[in-house]
Amino acid sequence: MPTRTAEQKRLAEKAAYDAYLAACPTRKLLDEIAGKWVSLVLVALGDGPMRYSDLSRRIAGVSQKMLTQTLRVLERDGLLHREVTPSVPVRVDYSLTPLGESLRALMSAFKDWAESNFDEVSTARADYDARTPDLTIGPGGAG
Amino acid sequence: MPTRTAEQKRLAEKAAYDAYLAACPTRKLLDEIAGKWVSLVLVALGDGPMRYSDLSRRIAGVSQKMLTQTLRVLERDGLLHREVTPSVPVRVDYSLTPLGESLRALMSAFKDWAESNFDEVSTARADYDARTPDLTIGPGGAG
DNA sequence: CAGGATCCACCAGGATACTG
DNA sequence: CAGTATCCTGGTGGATCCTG
Repeated sequence: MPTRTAEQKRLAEKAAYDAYLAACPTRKLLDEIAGKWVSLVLVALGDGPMRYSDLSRRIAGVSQKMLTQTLRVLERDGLLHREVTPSVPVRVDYSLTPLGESLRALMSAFKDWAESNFDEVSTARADYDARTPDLTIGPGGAG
Repeated sequence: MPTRTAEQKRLAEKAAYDAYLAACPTRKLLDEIAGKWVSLVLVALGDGPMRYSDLSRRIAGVSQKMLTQTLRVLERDGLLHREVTPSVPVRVDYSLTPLGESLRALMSAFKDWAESNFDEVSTARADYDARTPDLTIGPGGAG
């Protein structure tokens, strides 16, 4: 089956590309900060060290799982420091490392771009939506 | 039930936070570029205009759905321009708009950071993994 | 050639309950 | 207080078929 082989070849190429993506530092960073909470933790910690519960309140709608997971990942990547104080009720403080601070700074540049070009994008969207027929608008009945 | 009310209050706060996130330009941009293919399309188009099939080959492991979807979103946001040539086999060329180019430049800064700090992150990870007991290592069994 | 429509797998993310 | 463990859902990303 030559056609089958061609399919296999395509899949192999894809797998190779996927591996390439997985190895790409930029992609890894992208995947990392893509999480809903990463940026929030970063900026929150930008104000200085915070305890777990402080972060939890500051960030509001975050579950323990997500907050903990986010903190773990960032800690593992050396972006933030975790300091445990073995008090009676255990106390844990989180703070940005220089590396984490540099990422936070990068996010600022990012934020700056987003805010600067926000209405340009909005305008483009409105324009695009105006040009598009009536997709997704569906005025008609129950169907 | 006061406790129930407290729960409701928490959820309300969370919803508000979620709305805040949805409205945040930075988050929108983040969600936008977080996709696996956005950055690739951007850099590919950085070399100049390309046809749909060119992009498809260049990016390799991308499905039509994902490529089309990515292109649509970027077009809608005014990041790239779509030009249709009503030939016999329809020809469609994509190119970066100035806005798209600026985003691509931003991604470069991003990439620069990632590559510059890649081994620092790697080191941190290795160090972290070395400190962690034997979670996920699971020596036993066929797993 | 370029893309629409559809069905499906996977996993990020979240709710909940429990622990030290 | 600061997590851990588990179950569940929704949306993203993908395979496949079909069209103009």
